Amino acid sequence: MQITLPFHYDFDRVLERLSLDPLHAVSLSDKSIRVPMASGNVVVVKAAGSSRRPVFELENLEEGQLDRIKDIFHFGSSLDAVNAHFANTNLSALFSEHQGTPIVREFSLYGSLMKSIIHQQLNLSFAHTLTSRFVRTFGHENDGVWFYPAPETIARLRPEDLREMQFSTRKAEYVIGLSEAIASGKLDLDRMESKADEEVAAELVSYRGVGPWTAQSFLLFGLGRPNLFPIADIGLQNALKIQWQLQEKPKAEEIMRHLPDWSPYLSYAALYLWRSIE
DNA sequence: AACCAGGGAAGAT
DNA sequence: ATCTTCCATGGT
Repeated sequence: MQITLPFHYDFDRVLERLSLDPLHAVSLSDKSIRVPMASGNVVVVKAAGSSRRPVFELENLEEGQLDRIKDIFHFGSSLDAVNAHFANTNLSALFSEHQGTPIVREFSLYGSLMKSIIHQQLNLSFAHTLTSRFVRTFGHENDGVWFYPAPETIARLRPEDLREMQFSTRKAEYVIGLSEAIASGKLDLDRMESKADEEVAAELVSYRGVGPWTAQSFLLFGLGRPNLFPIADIGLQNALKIQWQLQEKPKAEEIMRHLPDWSPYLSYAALYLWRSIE
């Protein structure tokens, strides 16, 4: 089927960012991406218009999956309110630069959580290598795209199995421990969809390996929430150092002074700052 | 070679 | 409660 958006939408920027993750099946020449769906099929989202007149061709869409696709890609509403909000802030230039770039949700909540843990304290290059190795070893490929493994699969592993692919012992324990909690039903990620940010964060942080940064990343990219700014993130600190032309990375208190100005769209500030150094 | 990286747990005040 | 140290690994 085909859908047309009645507002500006920069799919080129979306694909550019998604293509940074080697697990994503992006075709820049084709302006398309293959999306692994929870039910096992793969939906192809392909740009058929322009950023000014966005039209998308959705292939292999199954019954009831349109809402999920619209949710993932933020096809449901424009970013006019976001842009208007930042027009009078110290990030106005940044927002002008990235106009029409939405937050695109991770395709799997479990994948989002695993990816955040694997990415902790690692440079992006190695983090992507490690995540890719994790999925290609324990997940499965279908219709040209990789699916994250089932939590049950990872719950059965021993830390040594992950150490072989250069996980640290701790990271292996975190990943397996959370997968156990999810597989047993104790931790239900789907149920997070209807909970408030603070409630989600409080529950996730109670698990070993999940701190504020990981909980915020899950809320931002996994659930697509609009008002998170992971203050501990080195990338954001470096981006702000450049943005503000500082000699050193700004300290947490310095950054926090600006958060009220950027709220309730902190996630967009974070996204565009990340984009500014990628 | 030394320092850094899309942090977090454990230990020490 | 808050501050400091240690963890493990590849990148630059």
